[in-house]
Amino acid sequence: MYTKKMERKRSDLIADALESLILDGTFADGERLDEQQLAQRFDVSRTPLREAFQRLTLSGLVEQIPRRGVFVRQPGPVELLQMFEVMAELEAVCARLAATRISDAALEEMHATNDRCKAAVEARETDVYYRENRRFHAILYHESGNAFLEQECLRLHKRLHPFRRMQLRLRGRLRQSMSEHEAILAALEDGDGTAAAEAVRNHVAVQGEKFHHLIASLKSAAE
Amino acid sequence: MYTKKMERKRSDLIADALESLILDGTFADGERLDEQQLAQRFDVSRTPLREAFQRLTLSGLVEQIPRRGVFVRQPGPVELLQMFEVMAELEAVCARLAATRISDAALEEMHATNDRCKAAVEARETDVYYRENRRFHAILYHESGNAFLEQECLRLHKRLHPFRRMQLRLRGRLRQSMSEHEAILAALEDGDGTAAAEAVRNHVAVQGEKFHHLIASLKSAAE
DNA sequence: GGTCAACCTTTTGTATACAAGAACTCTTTC
DNA sequence: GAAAGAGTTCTTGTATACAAAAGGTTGACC
Repeated sequence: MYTKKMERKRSDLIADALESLILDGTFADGERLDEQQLAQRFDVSRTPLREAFQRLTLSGLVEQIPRRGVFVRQPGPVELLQMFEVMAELEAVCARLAATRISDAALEEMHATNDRCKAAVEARETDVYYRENRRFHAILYHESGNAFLEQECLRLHKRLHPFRRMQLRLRGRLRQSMSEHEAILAALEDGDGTAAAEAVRNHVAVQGEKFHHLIASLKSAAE
Repeated sequence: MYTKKMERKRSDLIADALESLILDGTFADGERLDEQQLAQRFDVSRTPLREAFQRLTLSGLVEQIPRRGVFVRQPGPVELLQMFEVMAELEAVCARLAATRISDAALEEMHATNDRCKAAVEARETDVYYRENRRFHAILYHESGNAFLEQECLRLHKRLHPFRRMQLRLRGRLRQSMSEHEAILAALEDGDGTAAAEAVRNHVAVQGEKFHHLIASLKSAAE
């Protein structure tokens, strides 16, 4: 794994910036990203911008229509639910594989991470919560022993992050989430792959459901 | 779904061409792709080439090291096995979901496709075999009812295609594969998600194993 | 003779210039 | 008055020119 810090090029930095802007909702769905305008805004030429666009296209955040331009493509409720479903299944696979492969050190680390996570929930430190929660899942991915699976999970997890954020609004969800983490840990400690997979699938899938409810309530409130 | 034929730009065509060259093994692992040289070869400037490189980078076929260049990144045996493992799990999920959702028309289509596939095997028409086999799996993905899952499966399937090809060398593998397809169909017809998932997982996982054996035999033969 | 440093070459990254296609408008015709 | 078509303008796609950094080479010094 390359942890070596290599100077990143401007186009990569721009891609990250645009990604944040899109995920933050600064750009609405279907909105066209103007090359010239953004070039001025970032004080670069169109070249690095176009490179950034390509990265975003491959990430699925924008759609590039030849000779027309690039348009932001915010996933709708249906697509999001489908993405959560896939995330749940991928993580379930990780859990099943990890149940027999996980090291004691990693288990210990997951416990510690979850403790920090719980503390963050009580203290209402959302940033810490996110970091530790992410770490909890990242360890699970890694302990699957399948580096490719790990990468795919990290990719999707990152993509879903902004939408997971919405759950914060739901009362009591975080505390429930913590107990689900503990169920996962228990299954992993037992080396029970089936139980671990089921626990993880449930943990992630419920996020999709909660999200669904949230959308529904927002919609009815708007009408 | 966009089936609209839109004129593709040169950089896309070049990306496809390079992809084929890499997957065909024309470029060895670790080899550097020379921008100027390839620009001359394709009779374009460096600009579309660099765009193509980006696409390949995101597909995982090449690695781009800043200020150094792009290098082809052929997956090693370990990584390939991991990719097959993920493919097996993703397809298993498709099967589980499809078992309850699949339409009669789609089931019929899968039967027909499998029949054409079998005929192609007997007639040793490998091109037809590939097309029909691909179609068989594509229908399965689609009938999962999860468009995002479908896309991810198609992506990985495409990426693994050149390596699946190696199985042709294994005597009797194709006929076995056909009977596995029939087991999958039977489970789908029963609406038994668990059985369908198991059948699919086995069908794909065995490809990884076969591949593993093949690699081992090639290695020992080389020594 | 070996090692380190400066220079030179090669290659990547970015800017700008140019070409071609799409959209918009204004005009003309039915 | 509406619709169709030609011309203009704006935007994307590609080529070229320029800048900066990495690697190799040569020369000098220890």
